[in-house]
Amino acid sequence: METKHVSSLRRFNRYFTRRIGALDDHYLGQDRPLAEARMLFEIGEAGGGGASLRELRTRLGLDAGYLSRMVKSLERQGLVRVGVHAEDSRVRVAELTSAGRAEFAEQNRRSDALAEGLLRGLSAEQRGQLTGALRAAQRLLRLAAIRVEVVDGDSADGRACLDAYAADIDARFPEGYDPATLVLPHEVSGDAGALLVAYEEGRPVACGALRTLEPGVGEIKHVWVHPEARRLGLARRLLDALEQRAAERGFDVVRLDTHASLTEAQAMYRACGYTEIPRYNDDVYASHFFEKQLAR
Amino acid sequence: METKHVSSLRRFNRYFTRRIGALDDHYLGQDRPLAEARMLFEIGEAGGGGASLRELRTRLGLDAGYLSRMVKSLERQGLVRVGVHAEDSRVRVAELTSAGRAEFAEQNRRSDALAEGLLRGLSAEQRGQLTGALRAAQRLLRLAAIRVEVVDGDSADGRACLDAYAADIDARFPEGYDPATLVLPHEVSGDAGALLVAYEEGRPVACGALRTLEPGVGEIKHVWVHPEARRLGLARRLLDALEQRAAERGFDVVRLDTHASLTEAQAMYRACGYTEIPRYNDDVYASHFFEKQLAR
DNA sequence: ATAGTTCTTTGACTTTAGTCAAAGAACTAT
DNA sequence: ATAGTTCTTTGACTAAAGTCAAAGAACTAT
Repeated sequence: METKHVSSLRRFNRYFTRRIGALDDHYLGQDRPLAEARMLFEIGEAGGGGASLRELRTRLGLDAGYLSRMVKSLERQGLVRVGVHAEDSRVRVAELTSAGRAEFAEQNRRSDALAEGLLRGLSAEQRGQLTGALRAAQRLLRLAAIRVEVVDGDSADGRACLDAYAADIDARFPEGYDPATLVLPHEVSGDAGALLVAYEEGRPVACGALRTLEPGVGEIKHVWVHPEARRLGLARRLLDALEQRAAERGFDVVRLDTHASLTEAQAMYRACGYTEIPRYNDDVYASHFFEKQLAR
Repeated sequence: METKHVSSLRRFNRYFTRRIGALDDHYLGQDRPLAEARMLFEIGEAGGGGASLRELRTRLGLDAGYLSRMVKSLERQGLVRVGVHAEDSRVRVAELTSAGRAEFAEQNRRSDALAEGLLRGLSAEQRGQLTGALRAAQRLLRLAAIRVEVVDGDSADGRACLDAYAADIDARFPEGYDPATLVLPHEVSGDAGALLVAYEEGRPVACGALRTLEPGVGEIKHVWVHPEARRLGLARRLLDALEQRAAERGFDVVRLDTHASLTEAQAMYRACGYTEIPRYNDDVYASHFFEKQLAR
C-alpha cells in the first residue's frame, strides 16, 4: 500500500480531531461532564421511544456500572426518565423529560452554531465542495470498515438478511415475492455453495448467496444491501466476493437472474462483466439472465 | 446558509471522531495515559531542537501546572530531557531522549498500522479517491479557519509578513530584491491605504497591502502567502479583501504590477477580472501591469 | 533601577472517568 | 423446573485529568 494514503489519512485525522472534533466536544459539554453530555445526546438522538441502557452501553462503549450511575445522575437532574422495556423487563429504557429535551435542543443549537461558524469563511461554492468531499470521504470510510464474512447457511444473521431481502422485494415487485423461493440453508452450506454476510460495526448490512446450478456452474442469488448501506459500492463488493468463492469451489461460470424492474442491478451486472444469456430457469420473478466466465 | 452543509459537516464529524479519532487515541495511548502519549507525540513532532513548554502549553491547551508535572513525569521515565531555551532562560525546552524517540517511533508505527488497517478494505482506486476527498476537505477547512484582519502599517505581524515576502522573492528573482522597496508603514495606514494580515490559528500566514497611487486610484502590493498555506485559495481571498477595502476608501480603480517570473500570479489576476495595461511606474522589478475597475 | 510581564514550578485540591466483582431480577433453552 | 444467560445495580476502588493560587526567576519597557 502506498504510504501516501496512510500519511494522508493520518494527517487529516490529526487536523480534524484537533480542530473540529475537540472543539465540538467542548461546546457540547459546556457546563456538564462530556460523558454525560454525550449520553444525553445519544438518548435524544434515539427519539421518542427512548434508548435502552443496553444500546447506550454498546453505542458509547461504557462499563455497565459507570453507565448505570450516569443515568441515575441524569435522572436526579430531572433530564431523563427511566422505565422498563415493554418486552423484556430486565432491560431499562431511558427517555428525555421535557427539561432533557430542552437541553438536547440547546446542544444541537450550539453544535449547529459551531458548524456554521466554521463554514462562514467559505463561499457558497466552496461550501458545496466541502460537503461533496466530506460525503465522498465518509462513503469510502464506511465502505472500508465493512467486512464480508462467509456464514453458515442457517446462521441467524444470514437468514435475517435473506428475510429482509424477501420483505424488501415483496414490497417492490408488483406481484409480491414468496419467501419460500429463498435458497435453502443446505444449498448454500459446505461444498454446495456459500452465504456471505457483510458486517458494519457488528451489524449485518448486506448479503449474497452462491449455490450449485449444475456441475461447474454456480448461481448467484439474493444480493441485497440494507437501505442504510446503499450507494457505498457494497453490492459490487459482494458480487466480487461471491465470484471469488465460486472460483475457489471450482465453478467455471456463474449465472444469475433478475427481475425486469431492477434496472440498476442489471446495469451493475453488465459493468461487472456479465453478459445477457437466454432464460435458464422457470423462475416467475426472473426476466433477465446473465452469466460470467470466471478466470481460473 | 443552507442547513444541508451544516448537517453534513456535523454528520461527518460525529462519524469520523467516533470511528477514527477515538480509535487512534486509544492506540496512541496504549499503556500510558493519553495526555502523556499526546505530549510525547508533540515533542517528537517538533523534531531535533525540541519543543518549548510554552509551545506545548498552547498547542495542547493545557494548564501550566498540569503540563509542568507531566513533563517531569516523562523525564522521570527517561523519555524526555529538559533544558533551558538558548535565548530566553525563563523558557524550558523538552526534547526526546533516545528512549523517547523509540517510544515515539512505536507510536507512529501503531498509528500507521491503524491507518493501514482502515484502508485495507479499499481498492487502490478507492484509496486514491479517499485521499483526494480528504485533501480537498482539509484544504477547505483550513481556508475556512483563516481570518483576514486589517492591521496597522507598523504592526509586528504585518512587518514580519512583509519581511518574509521580501526574503521570499529575493531568493526567487534572478536580480534579487531590495527590502527598501517595501511599502512604508504610513503608506498603508489610516486613510492612505491598508495592510491586511491573514491569521491561521493565531499565526500570521499571509499579507497584502493597499496604498494610494493617485486620487481615486489604489495600488495593491505585496500579496504574499506563507509556503505552508499555499494552494488553499488564500491569495484570491486577500485580493478580494483588498479590493473591498479599496472600494470602501473610495477608489474607482486598483492597479498592480508583477514580475515576469510570477506567471501563476498573472493567471490569478486575469481570472479575478484584472486586465493588462501599459507600464504605470518605473519599478525595476515589474514587467506586467494590471488594473481593475471596482464596482461602487 | 524598577515596575510590570512572562514562564515555570509547587502545593493543595476537585472532578471526571473508569474498573472490577458481587448479586439480584428477568429471561431462554432444554 | 432448572441451569445458564443477560441486564442492571451497588459497593469499593484507582487513575487520570484538570483547576487555582502563590511564588520565584528571568525578561522587557521606561
